[in-house]
Amino acid sequence: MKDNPKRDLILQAGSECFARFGYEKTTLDDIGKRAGLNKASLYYYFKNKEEIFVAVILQETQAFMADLETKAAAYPDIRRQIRFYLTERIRRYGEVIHLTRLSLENLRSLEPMFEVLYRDTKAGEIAFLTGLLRRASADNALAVTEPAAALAEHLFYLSDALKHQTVRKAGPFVAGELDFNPAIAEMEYWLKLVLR
Amino acid sequence: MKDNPKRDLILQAGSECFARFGYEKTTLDDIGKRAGLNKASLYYYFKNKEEIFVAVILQETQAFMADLETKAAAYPDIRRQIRFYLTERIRRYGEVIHLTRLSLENLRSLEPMFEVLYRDTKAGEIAFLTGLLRRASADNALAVTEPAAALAEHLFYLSDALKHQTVRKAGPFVAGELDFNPAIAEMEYWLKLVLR
DNA sequence: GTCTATACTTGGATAGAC
DNA sequence: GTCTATCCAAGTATAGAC
Repeated sequence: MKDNPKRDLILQAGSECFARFGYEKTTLDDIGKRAGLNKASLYYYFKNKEEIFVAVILQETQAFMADLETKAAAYPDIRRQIRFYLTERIRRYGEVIHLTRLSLENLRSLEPMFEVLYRDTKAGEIAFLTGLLRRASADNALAVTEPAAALAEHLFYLSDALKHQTVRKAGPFVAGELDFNPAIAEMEYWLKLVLR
Repeated sequence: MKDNPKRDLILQAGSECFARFGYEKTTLDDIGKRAGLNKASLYYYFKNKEEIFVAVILQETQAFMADLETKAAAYPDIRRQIRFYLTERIRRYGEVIHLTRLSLENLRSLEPMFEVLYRDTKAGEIAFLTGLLRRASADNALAVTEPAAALAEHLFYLSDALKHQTVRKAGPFVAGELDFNPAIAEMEYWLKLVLR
């Protein structure tokens, strides 16, 4: 966010460790050593381990979203752009969980902090999706008459709900093997009803 | 080794954990839970965490060697069989270190226990290599006049020395990124001098 | 054989010196 | 800002009940 090179160094170190060891297996010493700092110094920049993790995920999610918008825009068909965008963001959620090997227990305990991340990225996502829907509307590709902004909210809400439903339906076991394909299939089903 | 199903269960659990988390990041609780035992019970079957690790590596090395002998035998050319066998066992060593993410510090501390493993597998390896060299000699593929058994000892010794040299040359940093290709290239260079 | 209880070590986090 | 010292919880390892 701000121009803070030391903080960015910690985030970089954290990113590498979390991807390599997973959230639970990464120690503050791992991150500190990689960033060339005593582990106690990390607390000057972050409140705790969770906050480092969420900051890492936030940074990567923003990069992912920017990339996703570019990739979606590359499709010639506006319907495909919308479909791609809304399903890929579900897949991405699964990837983050898999990569950082979050247990469901841990995932649930981190949920409140993910809410912060969610608020920070939501506005940008809705804006992009609204733009896509406006274009779809101009191309007469929408099967519903709702304003683009309102429809964007609905689709975004749906995409998030399906995403979280996968976690909720899972038993109290490991989260590394969650299957997000049913959620993606559901997303595509509802999209077919909205797009002409 | 012996017919001990509970012990094998622990080794299986250990193998999965070490491959997934690496040696240092694996806890006895991880292994115990996976094997359906209290972590204290592991001490009935093994002296400590290191011994579990070495037993896992021993088991996998034996399986790897059996597989390697089969694969080497599949090559039509006896020179290629010998070359394949002697270079692949160096590559395998690198793979074990990479997979279990041993730090050099840890690797060096485990070295004494690896010596035990080494003695247990050495005789079988030398025997197999001696057989290959006898065939090479019969096919007039050897450029040296030494007896096959003696040459096998030399080549085996060389292969091991090159393998360890890679670790020794590395600085005091992580071992996950060790490059064994120079060692393999050296092995191939010396082999060319021995094989016609 | 497997467990509970416990000693000792390492990881997460805070307080305070510089 | 960064470090040392320190607290408490979790991990390694042992002792001993059953």
